[in-house]
Amino acid sequence: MSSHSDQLSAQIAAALVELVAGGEISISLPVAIPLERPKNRDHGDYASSIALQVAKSSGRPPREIAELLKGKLEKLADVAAVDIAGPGFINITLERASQAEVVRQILEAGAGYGSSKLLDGININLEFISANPTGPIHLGHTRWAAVGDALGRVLSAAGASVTREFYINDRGNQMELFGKSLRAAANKEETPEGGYHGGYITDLANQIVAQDRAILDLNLEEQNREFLKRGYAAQLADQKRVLEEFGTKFDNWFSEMSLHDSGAVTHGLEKLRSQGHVFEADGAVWLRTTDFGDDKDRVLVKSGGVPTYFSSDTAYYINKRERGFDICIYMLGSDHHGYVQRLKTIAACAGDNPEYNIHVLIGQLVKIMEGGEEVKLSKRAGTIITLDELIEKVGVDAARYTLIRYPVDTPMVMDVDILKKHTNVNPVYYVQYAHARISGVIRNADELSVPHAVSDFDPSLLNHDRENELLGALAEFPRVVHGAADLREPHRIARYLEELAGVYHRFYSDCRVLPMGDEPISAIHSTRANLCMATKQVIANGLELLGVSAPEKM
RNA sequence: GCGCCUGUAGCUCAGUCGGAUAGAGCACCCGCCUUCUAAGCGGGUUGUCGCAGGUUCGAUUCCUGCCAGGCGCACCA
Repeated sequence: MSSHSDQLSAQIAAALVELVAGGEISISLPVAIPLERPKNRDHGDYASSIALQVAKSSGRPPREIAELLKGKLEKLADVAAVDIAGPGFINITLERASQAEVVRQILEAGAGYGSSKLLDGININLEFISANPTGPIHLGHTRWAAVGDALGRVLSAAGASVTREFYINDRGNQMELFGKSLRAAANKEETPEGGYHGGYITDLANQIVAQDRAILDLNLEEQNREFLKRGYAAQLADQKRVLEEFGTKFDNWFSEMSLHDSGAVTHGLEKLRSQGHVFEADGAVWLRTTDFGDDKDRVLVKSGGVPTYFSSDTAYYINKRERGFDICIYMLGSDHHGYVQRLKTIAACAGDNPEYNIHVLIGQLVKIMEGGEEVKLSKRAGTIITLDELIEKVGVDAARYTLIRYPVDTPMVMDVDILKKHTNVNPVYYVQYAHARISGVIRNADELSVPHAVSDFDPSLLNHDRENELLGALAEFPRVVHGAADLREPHRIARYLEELAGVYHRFYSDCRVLPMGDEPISAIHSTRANLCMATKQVIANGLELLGVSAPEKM
């Protein structure tokens, strides 16, 4: 399926080629044809600045080039008018009937409308959250829980085969401390130095004891091990539960420990060694990351023989690639941004192309406001906001939507008081309301027996300005999904939906869809009902990409 | 000291590959429910796009420097 914009771009490109072939102009052909939907409706349905761009290489004024293109474009069947404005903008107005065909396309494609082949056949590993299994999923993870999941959906819509992976950091000092903290809590002892605080530790410790009192009879070392094992299992299960409730599902929960147990770490080390970037110094094993622009070389195996966390990461990356993933996407918090260069270096050291095979997204932190004040979060003091609490306060839809609608590289503030309000302050309701409103119209259409099969759709009847705006917005959806996938920016979907919802609400207030009173049912009612159904489909598709529900009633 | 991110209306923020008069929502004022959901629509008010240079037909967008804020720079994980 190709949208109007794709078609037009291709047609303009073809027109340029013809002009060059016909000797009318001499230019260097551009790589891409700029085409946008002008904000100002007087500038037509689509506008291109192509003439301005190629003017220089042709040595002729942009308006002259624009005139030549106009001559070609005007002859196209779908084009109603071509105007040249300002320094040489080409403003194109489409035939209404042709533009209205998008409704038929949408209704025929259904849930598939908006998908593309951009990433067809590409295997993507999408890793996000990757929390320690030592506590609940909290605010620090939620941005990725929402955005990561949405990005997965968007990439799939673009044709990629996506595996969502949660890397369980179940190895190392933090885990040991977790076990010791639980044991201490169960025995009413003081939390060990640097250990885990918070009510959930006490609760969890008591719960473990309640299930098996005998655990307290074990010796200290055995107790530490048992509390670690059972606490780990409980936390992991809890993380899975709450993420599922939040609508975020993982295809694979990958244990760091298993990476060591399976020999993948040793294997990764061998692979790097064979690539020639491993050396030994001061009794430790190093990766010469400075070969690829890192500021210093990194230790893989400490002088005591213990592998570092970095060695897990290198092994993990190599493991992902050997499992057949073409692109590995990592989503990290801004406090890990120093890691970006190192991850890229891993790819380079493994002989991959760091610009293609690895993609690291950095998410800035989320602050939370309640009662007009910032809620200070401290794991140490035990004041964390868990994902459970967030869901309870504002609901899954509002939380997900708000987290997704901002680009991840800007810090964001979530105001709980605003999110609790079911008003327009919270854009998720604006979008969902449009969907519910349309659902109501369709229900009424059925009740009034207004036919609304695709065959009842007559594009030539759509000539109201509001109808045109709506058609134009609907036609944009595939382009938006394409862009969101390409740039890894799911927030574009949310922004588009807000725009589309606005266009629909304006259409709704200006254009009556169903017959009033005893007005006879006619083709315009059926046609507008189709337009409504197409809009409903697109909003539903968009919300689905965000993992937000599309209610039939509100 | 080095590195990453950010700076756009009173507030929270969009702004695609450099395009036309820089946009939404909130807040404030005024209108619209005797017919499809008023969680809606219409109108009004709001700008040194952090600052200074550069690139060019054109810069909020690209480049350089500076200022301000956030976050990092381990044989921790």
